[in-house]
Amino acid sequence: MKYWLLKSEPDTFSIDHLAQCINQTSAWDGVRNYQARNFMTKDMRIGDLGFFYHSSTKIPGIVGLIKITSEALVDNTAFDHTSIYFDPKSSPEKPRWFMVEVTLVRKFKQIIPLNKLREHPQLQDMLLLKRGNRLSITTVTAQEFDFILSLVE
DNA sequence: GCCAACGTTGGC
DNA sequence: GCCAACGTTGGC
Repeated sequence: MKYWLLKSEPDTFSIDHLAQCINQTSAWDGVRNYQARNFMTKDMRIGDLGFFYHSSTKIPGIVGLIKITSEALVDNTAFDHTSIYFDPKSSPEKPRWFMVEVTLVRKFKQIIPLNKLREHPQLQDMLLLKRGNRLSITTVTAQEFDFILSLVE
């Protein structure tokens, strides 16, 4: 079992949006980065757990826990001319982009802000905290995962 | 809104 | 295959 951190801009898709979805489950679509895609197609497994992270907002941070509940699926938003995720280089015959489905496990009572995460030496090597990190999906070690959960009330 | 850091594109 | 130019991310 692997652990993940998935970023989303809450104005676009927040943990509250996920909570309102049927079965609290949604496709994690719109990923347009090869490294993040490869994580989904090669390394993610059904049952893996991940943190839901809010980025590009007043207080960025981890807001809850989600579970991967599908294998990698073709991201059909790439074929949709009206979608902001449209990519003419992806086609149903030769899809370039994929997604997984995620299910809400729990929303934390309080956000764990990015600046709080940075205070813990236990997390000093966390990929999220590395300078210049922009990847929307990153791996989290078991140690980091357990430690972060221990911060949750 | 600024800007550092990084990814992608395309000319050569 | 190199690399400059450009676009995007995302914290501040």
